[in-house]
Amino acid sequence: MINNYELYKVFYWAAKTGSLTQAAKALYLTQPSVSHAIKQLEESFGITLFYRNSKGVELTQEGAILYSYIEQSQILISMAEEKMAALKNLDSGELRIGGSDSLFKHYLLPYLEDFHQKHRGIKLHLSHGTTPEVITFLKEGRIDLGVVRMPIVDSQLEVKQSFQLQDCFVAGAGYAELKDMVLSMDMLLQYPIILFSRNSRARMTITEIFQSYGHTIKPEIEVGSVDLLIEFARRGLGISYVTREFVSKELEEGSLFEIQLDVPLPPSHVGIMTMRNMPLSGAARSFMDRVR
Amino acid sequence: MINNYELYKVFYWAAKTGSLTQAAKALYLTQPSVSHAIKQLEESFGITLFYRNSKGVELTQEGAILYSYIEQSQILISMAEEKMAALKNLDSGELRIGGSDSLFKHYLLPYLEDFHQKHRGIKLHLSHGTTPEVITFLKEGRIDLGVVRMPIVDSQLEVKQSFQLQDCFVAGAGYAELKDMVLSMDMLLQYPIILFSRNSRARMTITEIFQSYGHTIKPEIEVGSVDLLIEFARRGLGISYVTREFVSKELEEGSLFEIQLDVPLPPSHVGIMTMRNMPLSGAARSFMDRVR
DNA sequence: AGGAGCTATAGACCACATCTATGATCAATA
DNA sequence: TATTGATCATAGATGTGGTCTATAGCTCCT
Repeated sequence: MINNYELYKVFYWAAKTGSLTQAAKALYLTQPSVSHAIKQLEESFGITLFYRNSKGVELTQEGAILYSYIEQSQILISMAEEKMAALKNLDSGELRIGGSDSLFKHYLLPYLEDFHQKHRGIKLHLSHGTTPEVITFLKEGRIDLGVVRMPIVDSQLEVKQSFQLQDCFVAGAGYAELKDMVLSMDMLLQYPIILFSRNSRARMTITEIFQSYGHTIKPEIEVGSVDLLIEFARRGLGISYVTREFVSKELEEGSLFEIQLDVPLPPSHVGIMTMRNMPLSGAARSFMDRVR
Repeated sequence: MINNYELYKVFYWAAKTGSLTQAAKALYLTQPSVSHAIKQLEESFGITLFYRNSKGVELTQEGAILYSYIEQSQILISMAEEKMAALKNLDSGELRIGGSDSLFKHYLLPYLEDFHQKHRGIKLHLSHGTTPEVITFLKEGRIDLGVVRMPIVDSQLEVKQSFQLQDCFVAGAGYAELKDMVLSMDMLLQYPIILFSRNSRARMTITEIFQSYGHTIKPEIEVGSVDLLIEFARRGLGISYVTREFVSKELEEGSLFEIQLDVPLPPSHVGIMTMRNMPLSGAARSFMDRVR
């Protein structure tokens, strides 16, 4: 019918202000343009929409009916534009992140707090899972970005290297005799080892490292969370393999100390994954910039 | 923000069909035009609205939010256009007519029935009142047209002359002796006269006519409706001054007969009034054409 | 009578919406 | 693995129509 919705905007303002001149001002147009626009509408409907008089214009019966629809329509568009501006400003929206519990707690938490503080209107959705689960979330579009340990090899994903983490062996007061020693792998394996039970990247990595030196690392205890890994070590149940950055508090206060090995343990990196060639939401982009 | 609402129409179809190509077909555009339109929206919002892939496009989170508003907006516009088409076709709308009871009943009724039959969707509003009341209704915009006796002199009104009516004196069986006589005014005034009580144009006219011949007509009985005027005459209570066309049934069946006077009574006309220089609704225009 | 509003009309102009043609990418074929 | 047939993106040309200026016509108010 009408192939130029701009005409409705003009109609809306003309009806709202009761004046073509006022409508023109509101729309940054000239009065003849508005007059012409209204005429086009009237001609294509075959219906007179306004009574014209020397004080301005007034809706006819039929014009009033049209207005009742168009008004709602225009209000929705205004709301849409406001919403888009809010999304752009990060005053609104949502940010969905996937990752492991420990990374959320020990690494992402300050960024999340900071981001939430800056952008109160943005809802945070955190999904925790193992690395493969997080990748699935990402591919299913259930999260905007995933935070996991590198390396990730998946052509569909784009991974940005972020923080460097250093895994290490730590023990508590019960093993104080090891504090100033430099241990070999052989020696270390004499002690009870506590490892993370789930198929985590850290677990796979340490197993491979020991294997490359001809050793097999077999844990005495397997636990299901990083917190337990720390707690068990503190209580002297064995030597835990943890990420140094996650136990910085305990190392400082002395409730744990790091075991020095005679071979280097390679550092690992935290990567932030996104879908390759998929546009990021404003919130996700902003968050990534912040974490870097 | 967006200064071309056409873009929203394009966005709506692109989102709805999930394909720029399909949207282009729906809008009778080419695919590059649609692509360009979406890009404009995205650039002016600074927000990516669609994921593009080889099967088509898919809304992003933010695009989906925009769509929730725009969809409603577009639906309202479609409804508006349908409504306008219905008003134009006279499948919908309303027709508000003002007039006197007697004109509605004895004169307009068949037209109203016919119009209602043809245009079932149009609501009829009938307001009855005296001629000055009807004029007021018209000026207040409460009716679309008024049907009253001519002449009307009012520069704001446009009056189209319609049917001609002839007022006359009628009597019932009780005055059978007058049936084949031609009476003078003097003679007529010997009999009890029944006139309409309200300040109707007919009452004023007949008073003036008698005055112009040097007589004064004073009713024995005054009644408040044309129906009573007829009924009182039938029952022999006197001679009623009525519009001939309103008693055609009684004249035919013989329950009333017309008194012949030796002076002519001037005919009167029914006029259809509208506001001068005010556009008429489609329904009103159509009705007027029908009545002519 | 004059002025200050308002809307309507006429005619000119140039931005921009749309087009055609082509490229790039992907997926499902042969 | 090459091919075909989809998709969307890009570039450049084109001409329509939205917008402008200027002016007229009208009504109301001083």
